[in-house]
Amino acid sequence: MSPPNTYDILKERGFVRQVTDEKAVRDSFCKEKVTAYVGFDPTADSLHVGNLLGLMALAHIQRGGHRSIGLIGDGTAMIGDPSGKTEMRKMLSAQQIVANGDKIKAQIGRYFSLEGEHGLLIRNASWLLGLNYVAFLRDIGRYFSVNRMLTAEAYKIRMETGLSFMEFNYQILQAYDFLVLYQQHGCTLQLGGDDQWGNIVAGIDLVRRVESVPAEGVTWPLLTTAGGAKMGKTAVGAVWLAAEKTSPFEYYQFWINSDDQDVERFLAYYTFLPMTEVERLGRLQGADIRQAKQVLAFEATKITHGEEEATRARQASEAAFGGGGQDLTAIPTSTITRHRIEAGLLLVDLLAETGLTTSKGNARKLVQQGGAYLNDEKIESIEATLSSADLDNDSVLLRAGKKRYHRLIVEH
RNA sequence: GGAGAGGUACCCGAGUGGUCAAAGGGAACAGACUGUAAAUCUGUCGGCUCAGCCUUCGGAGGUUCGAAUCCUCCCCUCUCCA
Repeated sequence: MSPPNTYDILKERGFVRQVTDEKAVRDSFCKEKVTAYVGFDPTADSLHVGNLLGLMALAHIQRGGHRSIGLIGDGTAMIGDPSGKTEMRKMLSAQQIVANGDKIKAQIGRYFSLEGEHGLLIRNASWLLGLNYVAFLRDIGRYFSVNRMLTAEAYKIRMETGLSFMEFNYQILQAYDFLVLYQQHGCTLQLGGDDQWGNIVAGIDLVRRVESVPAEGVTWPLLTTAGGAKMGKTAVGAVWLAAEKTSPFEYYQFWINSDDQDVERFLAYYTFLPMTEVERLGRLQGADIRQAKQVLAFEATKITHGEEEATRARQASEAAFGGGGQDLTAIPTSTITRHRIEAGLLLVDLLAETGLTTSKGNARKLVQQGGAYLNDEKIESIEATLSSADLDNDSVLLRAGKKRYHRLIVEH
């Protein structure tokens, strides 16, 4: 029996929402080495959970023996926000975009190999920034029909709220990316979120018109959690893939706190476990679903942060929530001087300082509502201070609500 | 460029001189119940040195004992016309 078709793997795991020509895509994965790409916008100095689907899709494609291209959209991002920015700010943000691109580049390499012939990382600034406007209009612009673009679903919404000429051109630039990737690397497949459908199709049309070859596109569904929230948003903000921005422990906690209804989907999307195992875990009922969540959290953390960090995060999680194990070292930690403790330090101040609450006022409210804990003892008063007697092995454990922990270690 | 409608807290959205730190909804946070889930109920939801004070209703001035509310100028968004 031949190895499973890469397209079927993607489809089975839920990555396919729309596809231009299903048979053509499946056949090409059978017959040849396919080159596929996904774009990533360098709008922050780290990718986040919302970008994971693209990374996982590329990883599956590479595992199937094909070639994956991660495209950093530093050229498209360079156009930036047009609203009344000065020259200098534009220059600054250009530097920022480059810096972001550098950081993101390192992250992408964790999900699929960028070594050798099966993985590439490319930045579109390399061809977009040097474009000559008139030449571009003559060579590429002539293939686009404004009439047709205006009827696109993606623009319909924007026709009501306003669409600048710059934004209108975005699709053309992205289509051009696809053409360049075809010409330089033989790329014939683009994947993206379902909101990218219009842009992907525009690229396919351009490749066909210029090069007379068929290209294909696949979109994955736009994910929300069962609660309807945008994927990867928490109280603290986005869940980042960079350990400096979201620690492996917090990352692990994000996944283990998934809604029951999301667990099976997430296992398919965000782990490499075989589907038989995903389905088995998805069948668990009631409190047993926690086992599935532990697997999800561990596997997802392993992919992003490595097995060692995933193990530490799991141990810390079990120590904090399950009562078992004592290894709390993966919990977010900061240090404090003995001198400050001896001088009398209000716990409310500490809660705010460690980031467990956003302000002292919130810390006070938290204590008044009975949601603040010191070493798992409820903090009863907003006047309470930290004393040396609270130290256990030179450390104390602060907790806000049921789930958020912070460890303080005395500095010598 | 002309005419009109608007800009209110994380989002939506009430509020036309004092009773407004500003209704209501959503989101979020805490508590109860649970399974580190959901649903439900209760509370909180600008900041602070918190029974008090400070800073908010696009921006800057002004009128008034008192302004999110009235006046002037400016900025921005949308709709229609050119």
